[in-house]
Amino acid sequence: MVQQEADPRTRVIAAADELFYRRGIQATGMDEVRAAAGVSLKRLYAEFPGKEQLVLAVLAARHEMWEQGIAGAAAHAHDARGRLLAIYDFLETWFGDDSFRGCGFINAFGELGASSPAVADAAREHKASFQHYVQGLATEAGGDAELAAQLALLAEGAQTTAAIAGIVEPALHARRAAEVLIRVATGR
Amino acid sequence: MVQQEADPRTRVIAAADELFYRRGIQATGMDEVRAAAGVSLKRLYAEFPGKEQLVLAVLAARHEMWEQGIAGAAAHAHDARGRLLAIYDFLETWFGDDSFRGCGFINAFGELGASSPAVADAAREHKASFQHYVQGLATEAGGDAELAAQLALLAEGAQTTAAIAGIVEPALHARRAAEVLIRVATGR
DNA sequence: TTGCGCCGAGAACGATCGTTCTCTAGCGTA
DNA sequence: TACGCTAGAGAACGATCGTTCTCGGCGCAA
Repeated sequence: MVQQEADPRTRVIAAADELFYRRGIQATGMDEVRAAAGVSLKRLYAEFPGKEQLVLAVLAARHEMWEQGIAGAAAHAHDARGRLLAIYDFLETWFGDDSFRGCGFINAFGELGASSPAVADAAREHKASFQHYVQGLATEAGGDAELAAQLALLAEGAQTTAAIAGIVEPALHARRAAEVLIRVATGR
Repeated sequence: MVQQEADPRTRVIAAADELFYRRGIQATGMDEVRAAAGVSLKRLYAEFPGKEQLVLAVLAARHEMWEQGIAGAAAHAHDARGRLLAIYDFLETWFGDDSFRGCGFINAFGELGASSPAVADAAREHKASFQHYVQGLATEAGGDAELAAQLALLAEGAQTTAAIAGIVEPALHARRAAEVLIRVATGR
């Protein structure tokens, strides 16, 4: 069910990512991943010594995709404020995707954060990295760390709200709230 | 491990709530719930015909606790704006609790939303109810539905950020952002 | 061609879990 | 006392899952 030309490791990660995200990690068996990736169980375990390592690899890949998505949306903006607001435009298109089911890190944290410290750390690092990204842009736009934290809060809230309600509007509300907060924090 | 004087049904819900929330729903076995509630397996299944019904009962109880917490925090405020800001004060004390592990509905949705429509609906209804509550206060404070959605977004984002990062500050950032949004939306 | 090593297919294993069944002790009533 | 009902303790069952093991075939070197 995944492009057969890629190397096995990439195929496994792509298949696992899709299944883990769509149906949940614990609800997805290693044998389903094997079947979807078109790979033998022996190779799967040769590549990833256990399910937890596969989960961590999937989260790492998802983190890369997130960073590329954010960076791609920011590419067309011409100042820091535009790059900040591009975050919410990116969220809007993401929320509109049929496969959208919330933030994979939040989902993984809720499912495994209590039993797998490594997964909890991966979620923490992903969110910290996003915070850091926003903070750099907020500073460049003339705001401070508090503004950055607030803009990140809006993005987080939009993701969970859009996932549970199944709508894209939270991205728009978050974007307009961000505009107000940026304007006030940077003194227009 | 729960107060033994309450009736069995209440004891089961309290024990299940604690275990489900702390360790995850799928990671908690019915036998652990039985042991923690000090109840026989037969009685457990007489009270709840299956695990899903128990989960739904736990979510219903958690929804009641949430509403009481929000209402309790709002009780000391003397206007709608104060009651809106009381939400974030409530969040701050909640985040400071050692047992805090994020919003139970978001966690349950991430874990079971894909496989249990009933659980997904429970999460949706809980969030919709909160939206409705915020909207009533926002209207009373002179704002509109968009302000309400934005204030709710801040609360949602604060919950997930505080849970993953393990800090209480998101409540403070959300509160100050809410103050700005309310001031701007209501024309000071 | 013959032997060898690698790899895929899938059976097998052990653990866990949701759910049901069995057995027995206790209790109220005739 | 004898009987029948209830409920608790926990064994049992069937399914699932992560992980490992076995077997058989294919390619490659001599």
